[in-house]
Amino acid sequence: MTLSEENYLKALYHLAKDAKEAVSTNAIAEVMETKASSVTDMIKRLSEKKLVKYKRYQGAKLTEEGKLYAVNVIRKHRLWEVFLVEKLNFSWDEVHEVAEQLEHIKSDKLIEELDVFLDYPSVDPHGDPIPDKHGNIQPLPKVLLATLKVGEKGVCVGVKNSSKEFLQYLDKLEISLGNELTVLSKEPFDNSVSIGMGNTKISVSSLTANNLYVKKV
Amino acid sequence: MTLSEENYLKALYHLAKDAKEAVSTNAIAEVMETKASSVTDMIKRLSEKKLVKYKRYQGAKLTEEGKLYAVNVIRKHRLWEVFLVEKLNFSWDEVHEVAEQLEHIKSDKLIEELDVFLDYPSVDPHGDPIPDKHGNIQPLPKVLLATLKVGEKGVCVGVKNSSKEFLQYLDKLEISLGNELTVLSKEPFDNSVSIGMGNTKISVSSLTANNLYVKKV
DNA sequence: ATTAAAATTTAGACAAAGCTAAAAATTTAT
DNA sequence: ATAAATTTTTAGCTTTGTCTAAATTTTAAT
Ligand SMILES: [Mn+2]
Ligand SMILES: [Mn+2]
Ligand SMILES: [Mn+2]
Ligand SMILES: [Mn+2]
Repeated sequence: MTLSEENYLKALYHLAKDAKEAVSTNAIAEVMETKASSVTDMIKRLSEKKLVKYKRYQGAKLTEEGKLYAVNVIRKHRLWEVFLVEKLNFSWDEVHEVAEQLEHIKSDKLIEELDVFLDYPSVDPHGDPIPDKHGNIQPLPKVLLATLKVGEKGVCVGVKNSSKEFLQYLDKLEISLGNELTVLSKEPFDNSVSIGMGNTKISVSSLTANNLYVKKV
Repeated sequence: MTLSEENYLKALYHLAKDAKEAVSTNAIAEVMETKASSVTDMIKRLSEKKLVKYKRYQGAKLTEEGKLYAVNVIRKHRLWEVFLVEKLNFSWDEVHEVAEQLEHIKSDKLIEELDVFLDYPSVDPHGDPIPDKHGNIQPLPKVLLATLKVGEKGVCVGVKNSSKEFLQYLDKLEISLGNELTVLSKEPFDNSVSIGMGNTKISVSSLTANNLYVKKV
């Protein structure tokens, strides 16, 4: 499997996660930052290899084999992200690009030993679960901050949007995973949320509250 | 720079190390396990990029810029080999293939932090020196076991041939880097060398003695 | 000094992965 | 039910890196 094929499988996986139906050519083209015609070519190749189910004009869908392959790449990506943060002093907004490269290194021993070395982490620096070596993913109970009612408490456990911009903004607000917060009030006008954290009190926009996962406590 | 270009630069560097003259197309083709015609194409591309000096039918030679690039890839290769052995329980005969992949990961921070994490190692698991970030290589004083005279002592510090077969053979003989040995006798008939190591005494072939580096003590 | 052999380069093809422009199918709007 | 708009596919071209076969240059042998 080539690097490019692996990236398409990953994209297919992430796009199909919620939607159960086949994924459209354009949707893939958008996340892959490429042209629809290129997507059609690649989907045909992956279909030849039985990793994707494809009917002309009807979109694409991972087969079980394709899904397993995709999950394995995601496992590598997330383990490397943990390594970069825990061992090499990377911050959570710096790891993604490097992990995008490292996830394509081919060596079973490498990834198993990395898992041992990191002491079997269950989530990556963005709170995303790390699939085990069989491709099983432990889903953690988490909800968006925006869904908490006034008075409820939660611990930050993940981000939905893990763009550099959002992560750096959270850093500026001193919001880190593990922090406990309380919803003090919600503003009906713009859906902003006022939260208490430690002994500070801040207000975050609706957009922010809809991209930060918490675990209710 | 592509992965393939980087591999050619590395090959050029290793081939030109001893020989000061230009490297022949066939010599490159051999180590790259490819055809001479492919080498000609690539050398032209690298020449366009000013990384290689090239005159038709006259072989190729790295420019200063090309040499620096090559040394940097070698630095990455060797640091990753140290990581694999020291942190991930790889043995010295398992690291090369994986390091061949890891050496192409592009991230300055990654390699600098890896160097810090490993505490600035000076040699890789095969005793080869690790260039510093400026491309300087500290040459260690080492000689082939075959050059020691009867009665002389040495510490194993490296291998000239680092093929899996040779490394595994050394493992079987329980010869590791750091071991001290004494030359007990040399057999004129086949140039084999009898050595004492700890409280054992073994005889190694001329070929072996010509591929094991020691530091005289 | 020719000729033969070996090394090197060129020409032409191919696969992967991308692109643009045009054609075809599907979806949406009237 | 047509027509218009959108989506998707096809056709043809490009680049990287490889190959084989043929041509060229260099080196070695008579
Ligand atoms: Mn990531
Ligand atoms: Mn992540
Ligand atoms: Mn190596
Ligand atoms: Mn090595």
